[in-house]
Amino acid sequence: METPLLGFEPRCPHLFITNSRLSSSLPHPTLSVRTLTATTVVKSPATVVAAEAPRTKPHSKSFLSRKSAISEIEQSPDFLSSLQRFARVLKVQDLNVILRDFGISGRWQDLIQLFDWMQQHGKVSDSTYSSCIKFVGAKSVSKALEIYQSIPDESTKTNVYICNSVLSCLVKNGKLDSCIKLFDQMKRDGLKPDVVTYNTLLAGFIKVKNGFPKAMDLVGELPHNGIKMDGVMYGTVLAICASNGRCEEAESFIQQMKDEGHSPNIYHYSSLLNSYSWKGDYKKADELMAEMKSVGLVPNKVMMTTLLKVYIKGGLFERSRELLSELESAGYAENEMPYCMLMDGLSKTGKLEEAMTIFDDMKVKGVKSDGYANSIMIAALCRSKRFEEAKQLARDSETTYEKCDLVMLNTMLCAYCRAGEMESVMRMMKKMDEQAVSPDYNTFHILIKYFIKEKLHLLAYQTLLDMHSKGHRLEEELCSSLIYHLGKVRAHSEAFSVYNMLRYSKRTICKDLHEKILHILIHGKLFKDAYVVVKDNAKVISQPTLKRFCKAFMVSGNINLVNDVLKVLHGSGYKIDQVQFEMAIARYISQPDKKELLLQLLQWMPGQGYVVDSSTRNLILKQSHLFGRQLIAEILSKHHIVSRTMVRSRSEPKFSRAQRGK
DNA sequence: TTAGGGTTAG
Repeated sequence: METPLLGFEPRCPHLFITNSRLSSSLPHPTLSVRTLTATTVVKSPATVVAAEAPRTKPHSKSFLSRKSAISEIEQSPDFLSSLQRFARVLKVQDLNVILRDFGISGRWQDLIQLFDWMQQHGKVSDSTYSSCIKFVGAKSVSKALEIYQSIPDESTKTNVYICNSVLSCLVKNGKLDSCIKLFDQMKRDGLKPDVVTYNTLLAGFIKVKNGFPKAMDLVGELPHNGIKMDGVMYGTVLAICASNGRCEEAESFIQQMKDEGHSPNIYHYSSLLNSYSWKGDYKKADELMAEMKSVGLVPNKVMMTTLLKVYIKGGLFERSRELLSELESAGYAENEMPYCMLMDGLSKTGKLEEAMTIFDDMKVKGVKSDGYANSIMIAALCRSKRFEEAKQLARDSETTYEKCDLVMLNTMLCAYCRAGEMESVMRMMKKMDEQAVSPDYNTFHILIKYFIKEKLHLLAYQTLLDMHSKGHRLEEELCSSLIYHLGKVRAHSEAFSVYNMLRYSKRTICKDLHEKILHILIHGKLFKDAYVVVKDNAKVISQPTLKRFCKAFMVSGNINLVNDVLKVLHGSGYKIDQVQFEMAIARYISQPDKKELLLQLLQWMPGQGYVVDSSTRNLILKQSHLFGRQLIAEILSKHHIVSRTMVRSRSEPKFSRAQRGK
């Protein structure tokens, strides 16, 4: 509740005094500053001054009674009954004031109740919706959307304030895609987006990976809508540049804003500086600091810390240490962040010992830590394969810090896995569960690798299924390793399921993997699945493996698919040999009810340049009474003709080569 | 008469 007051006071202290004076003149004895702030802060200063400066214009009776009704309702333990009493006095805007007060003070249930009441009594305005959606959206996006969808009037649904409120709540909840979709729909329905709308959407791209091009598309739309960028939007756009490492674009936006008469503030400069940190461009960073000082801006703690980041990324460790000392003397290093950055930078460039010195130093100085420093050192020790020390530090962290975030938990988990501490691994998993921290891609990855190492292959498989069902991308190397191990323990269909998950996650996969799974499937006698793999990937599978598949299928595969398999193999450029035809034909002969299939095969062969050899031919002739003598004779004679032309064509080139030789 | 942004660490 302090926030609005603090934000309010320094700007217009006189107003605050006026308010205090006003409070004594109000009828309600328990009226507090809290309520006053909440109610007056939403008015434009002009309104407040005009309405509340007693000397220039006394308040009307109705104004005062509405004021007191508002504060009474806000403070009533049973606000609905107070609301009933004042129902006739209060205007929609008064109810909106109460609604916002509930929102600011986190009275969510009351807010919903009030909103329902307002709807029932037909006392809603556009601002009711925009405020309500804003506050409700902070807690539940779906409820906010529900409110938006329930708006009966179509033109209200495209009110720019209401739309901005809805869009903002989607962005703040990380639902950028649905936000953009809804935005397009709103435009089709008649929304005229303004600078706030675009800025709301742009803000969604700040922390999004690869959000830069999409953000630039939006910026490109601005001129078509007659919208000019303002200082706020430049701030957003610069933050997007910075978080995507686009320093050139950031420079050009800074230039553009200067050309348009805006003066960059410390935030604009900070983003530009941050964009230099990607490549560690300390030269430009130094120039920037100089420019900033020349226009009278004083670098703050964040800016200095960002500069430190640039130096570290640029590998200037001596200067980094100096800057860290400066931060210390300026009182900007009272928490662990700058130390963390330096330790991380050092350890990632192989300077583990120097990182440890900083770490010890930090402890000696009594720098406040939330566990980040430990986490960084655990990761650093793991990188250097010093697992015992990593494990020990993880233990220390567990006892020292009660709260852990996902990254810390992952780091500790990793240390325990690498050190082979099963009990601790399980404890970490339980901890995650208890703290309701949902595992991310890294968690799954660490666990699966560990389970494989411990030969808990089926557990690894289950974990991978879990990972997949949670929508995480699957990494090929990990899957490939799991497939290999599942194959080894004869979990053939599990191996195939991993292969399929990888394959259907729409990525091109290494061709060796098709071959690998094919061997496993053949080994597991899963011929139908093997056939599917061959059908889709025959061109990238080696000839010996195809041969192995073909032989195995001819012997034990589903007889109804034998011809299909041969056709697919042939279609891929694989040359089927006599032995394989003989196997297929022998199988058909042993199963005379499949005579149609045999006839189809025999009829297909000559057209592709295949003929039966003499032993197979004899085999067929011996049993030809089963298949129709006449038909068999006709087909075999066709094979004979083809075989003669084949012999001729094989000998001809030899002959001509010999002739050319002469 | 209501909606928007911004800088730092693993």
